[in-house]
Amino acid sequence: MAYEFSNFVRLESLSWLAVASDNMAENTSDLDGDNFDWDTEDELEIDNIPLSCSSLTVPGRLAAVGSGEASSSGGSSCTKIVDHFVGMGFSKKMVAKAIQEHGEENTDTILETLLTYSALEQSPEEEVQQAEPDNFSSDYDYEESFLNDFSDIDSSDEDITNPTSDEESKIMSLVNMGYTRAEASIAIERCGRDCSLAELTDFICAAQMAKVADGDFPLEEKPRLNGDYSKLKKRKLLDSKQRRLEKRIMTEDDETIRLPNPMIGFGVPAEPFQRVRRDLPESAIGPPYFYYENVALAPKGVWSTISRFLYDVEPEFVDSKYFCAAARKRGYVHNLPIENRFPLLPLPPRTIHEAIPLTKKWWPSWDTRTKLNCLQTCIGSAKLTERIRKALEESDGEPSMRIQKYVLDECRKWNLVWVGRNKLAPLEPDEVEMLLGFPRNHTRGGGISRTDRYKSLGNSFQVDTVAYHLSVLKEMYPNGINMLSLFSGIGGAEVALHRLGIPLKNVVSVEISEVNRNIVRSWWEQTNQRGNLIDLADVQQMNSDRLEYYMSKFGGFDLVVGGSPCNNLAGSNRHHRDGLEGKESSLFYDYFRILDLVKCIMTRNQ
DNA sequence: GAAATAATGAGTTAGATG
DNA sequence: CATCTAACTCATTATTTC
Repeated sequence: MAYEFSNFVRLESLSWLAVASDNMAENTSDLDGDNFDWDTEDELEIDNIPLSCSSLTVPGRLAAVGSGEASSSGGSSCTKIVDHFVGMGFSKKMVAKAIQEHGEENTDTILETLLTYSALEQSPEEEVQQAEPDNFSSDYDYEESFLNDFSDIDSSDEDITNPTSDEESKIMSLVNMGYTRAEASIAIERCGRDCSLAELTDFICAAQMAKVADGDFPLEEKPRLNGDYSKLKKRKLLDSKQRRLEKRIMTEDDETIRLPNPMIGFGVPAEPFQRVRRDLPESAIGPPYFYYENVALAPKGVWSTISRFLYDVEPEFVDSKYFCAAARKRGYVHNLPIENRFPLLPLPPRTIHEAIPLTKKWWPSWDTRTKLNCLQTCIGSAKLTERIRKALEESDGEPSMRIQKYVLDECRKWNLVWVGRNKLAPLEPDEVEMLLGFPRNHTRGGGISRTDRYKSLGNSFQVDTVAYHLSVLKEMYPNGINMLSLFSGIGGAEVALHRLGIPLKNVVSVEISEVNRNIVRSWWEQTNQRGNLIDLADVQQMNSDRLEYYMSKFGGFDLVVGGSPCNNLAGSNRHHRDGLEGKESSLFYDYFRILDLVKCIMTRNQ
């Protein structure tokens, strides 16, 4: 836990803490409130509590986001809700019971409960008692229910961290029954590895029937305080597992968030099983909407810290290879609705050959790549491609397996493409622009060097991926949005919104690099934007006074976007991969600080 | 002095193997 | 369950070139 300790020391020294404290002087309840991390044996963890001035909500309460009938209003018709779920194929009796237990307001919770009932009916010998969600809908016994939750969460964690051949045989069985492999693996991920085949098929059928994939894609980390779904998951604690579990708790620090496989987040276009609804902690719900991004493969504990600060919202991990011809594994924490997303058009090329057709002519059959690896900030050297060319020319015809292996390893490491006989080359800057979804020459000109183009592009969003997530804003803000864009870079979020056809009314963009600010400014002017672009340099200079100034001028921000520096998190960094406390990556805390200030001001002015 | 160039592994995870 | 292999990663630094 030395890591967490350094975390604490660093936080103490952060100047924003004083600001945050000033703004929340009246609110000390946070210390035992919904941001508290109970799940640790280490008391130092307490020092790492995100101090949020906007988290005045009652712990453990959830609010539904997205589904219209869940939005509040005690006056909604109970009958309508019953019909709604009966229409999904649940029995009236079951629906009535679920509503009786949870009230009619939170349809997400009701749906979860119904799915659990369905699963439990398939296996009556299970410990229904423990799964009966009798207690956790009330606030007053929140703590008790959470403690009950604890063992359960870890039990599911245990299941998942010990993959067995049992899982594979179940997948095979399901595949033989006509389901796809993806359906099978997701069902197992949803229901737990020791789930019966009947339950698995039931889950898949229910998902198809209701046209609600519902998949929790549980991050296999404890879902913190918003762990409603975990409460509803299988309770199959066997004594032997219990013992192993205890051993595990003693020996391991379970701070890691597990990445989904396949890395499709809550869903990507053209893939089955989109999760169309989720529960957000009440303190996470906007306004404003927020959207945070960083590398998925960060050092251990980073994502759980990020999630904890960002109101315990479960990160959405997505690989952009599902959107374009290059991989880009990223985590996104946001409070946007996730139903009715749509992709940016035209759909970008999805394979290397489609993206860069000229390479097809020279592509050897033994290079089986169809997708590029992550586009980074540096390119392979000419010396390297020359070495490869010489190595290939020594053999006439098909090169030896050893040579093939060497060449392919270098191709993958440096994202090389075939541009001639035995001739490999790194991507051109405009090819990187295209792969990332930016307009041609977006980063060209304006005094930027070629080297810096690679760097700026390598640090950017993949526009199609981000646009897919932001697309839900289009029908919500037909007249446009006001956006606060932190760590804007070359304006990936701005480009995404513009390509979605969402008017940009006022954009406050904060970006430390002057060449990047010039790129965004230049793009803004060339695309005939009618709104205002205000560009600032330093997020650390952003304080409550300045925020209040802009917000009173614009009427608040609808969206706060930011991808804070990854260089201390990224695997490519050989020198200073220091985690979230690294020199640049610790600017994440400024993202949180500023977002929380915006939330404060918006709440106060409401 | 800016820009280009080239060399520089570790950390983590998934899967296979024994 | 221990151990191995394979794969991948929004980068930094020193040096040379212009």
